[in-house]
Amino acid sequence: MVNKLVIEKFLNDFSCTCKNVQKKSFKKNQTITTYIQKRNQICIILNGSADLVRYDLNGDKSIIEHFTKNDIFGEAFYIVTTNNELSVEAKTNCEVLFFIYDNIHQKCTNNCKFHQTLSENFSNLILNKVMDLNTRIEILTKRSIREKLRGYFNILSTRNLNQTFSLPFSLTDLADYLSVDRSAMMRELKSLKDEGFIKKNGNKITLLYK
Amino acid sequence: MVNKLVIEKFLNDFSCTCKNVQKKSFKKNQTITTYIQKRNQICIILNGSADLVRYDLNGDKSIIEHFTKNDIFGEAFYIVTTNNELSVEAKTNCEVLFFIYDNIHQKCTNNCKFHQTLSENFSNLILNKVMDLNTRIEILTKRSIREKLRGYFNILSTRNLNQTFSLPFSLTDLADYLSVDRSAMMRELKSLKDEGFIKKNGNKITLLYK
DNA sequence: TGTTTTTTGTTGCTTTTGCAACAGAAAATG
DNA sequence: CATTTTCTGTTGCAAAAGCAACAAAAAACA
Repeated sequence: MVNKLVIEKFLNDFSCTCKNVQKKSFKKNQTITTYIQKRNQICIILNGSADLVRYDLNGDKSIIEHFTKNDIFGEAFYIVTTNNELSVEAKTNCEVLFFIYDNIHQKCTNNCKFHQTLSENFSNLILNKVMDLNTRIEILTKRSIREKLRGYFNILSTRNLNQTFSLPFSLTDLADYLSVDRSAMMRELKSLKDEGFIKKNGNKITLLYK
Repeated sequence: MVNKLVIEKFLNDFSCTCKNVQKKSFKKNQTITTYIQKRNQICIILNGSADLVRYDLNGDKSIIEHFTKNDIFGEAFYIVTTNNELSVEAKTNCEVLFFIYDNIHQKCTNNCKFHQTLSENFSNLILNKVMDLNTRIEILTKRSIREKLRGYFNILSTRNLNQTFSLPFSLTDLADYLSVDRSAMMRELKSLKDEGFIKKNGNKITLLYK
């Protein structure tokens, strides 16, 4: 099992003397980075939260990913096409580490301790990301809104070791995460309640089915 | 940019004397592995192809991922829930490398060269996987079959540096990859043709729009 | 604390998608 | 190379999902 605590501890202790890793602060609604597929850049969010948003040719915006503490992102993970623009926007004030993928496994000239630890933990960081992405795909491949909701609720319930759990974001954002129309999702949520599959109280959900 | 050729070369030269990495052969339709979240296992397919399939509680089967040469997969990438069973089935005869994630970065007692190279290239292998997964999510988040098709065709066209490209799998599998009903997809494909957005000849597609 | 903005909850109507079923073409198999 | 299996292409109909719009509740903000 990948140890999340180890990663968290090491990121908390950030203090890098080399110029290969940089820390920057952002205010709410600022653009953290735009994916341009030139720099092979990778970012780790140390605190706060941010969204990866896509603007398509019509100017329509949609949220692709939501990042919180210790999440890793960046253009290095994307094959950037010309059909839309990807950028990461701060949802709250936040601090972010920036570095270039190709430099990770290179030794710093000043033997920077943090940089070395980053190199050692990098696989773990990405592995966590792969798991998150697989989870998302697992849910997105379900064919109906009902199945998406149930699939996602199952995962949250398993993670929380409890039939009751809180949604990690608003219902509006949930619809976006599941990639469905919000009103249609609300309708389905209502049927799930009416048919006795779930109980809902604010953003707390309880599963009533096996 | 991650160098696919380097990875390919190194996998071609597989010869590991340690018992941490094992190579096994499979016949078409054999089960390569089942995800049970106990071993933290990782696999690399050296040749042939395989599918990651999910059987849900009703026994319905669906294809989650399709693996070909040099793809990496395994239970280490998944949070396994009790609601369905994941297994990888050989689509053709194939050869697969098996190892345990936790052992990758450990030095072999017999200083196995391959094992060392695996460790060095591991980040690259996963990075490629992350890019594939992000591509898939990019497509799955599109709201209509038409947008999914166009999004996917754009990616194939960009990758091929050409308005014309071959589909990497059958139309039946394409519907599965986009996670939509096959007949509905065929209908949409027909309209795209009729409306002059694409040309289709067997499994070759040409984009006629910008 | 009063005001503005965002989120929730709901509905009627339209469009899209899925389902079931079938026939012909193509591919795989023994 | 004859036969079985898979894949393609198509359709009518039913069900699900999207869209637009609005009011009430909650949250953010100044």
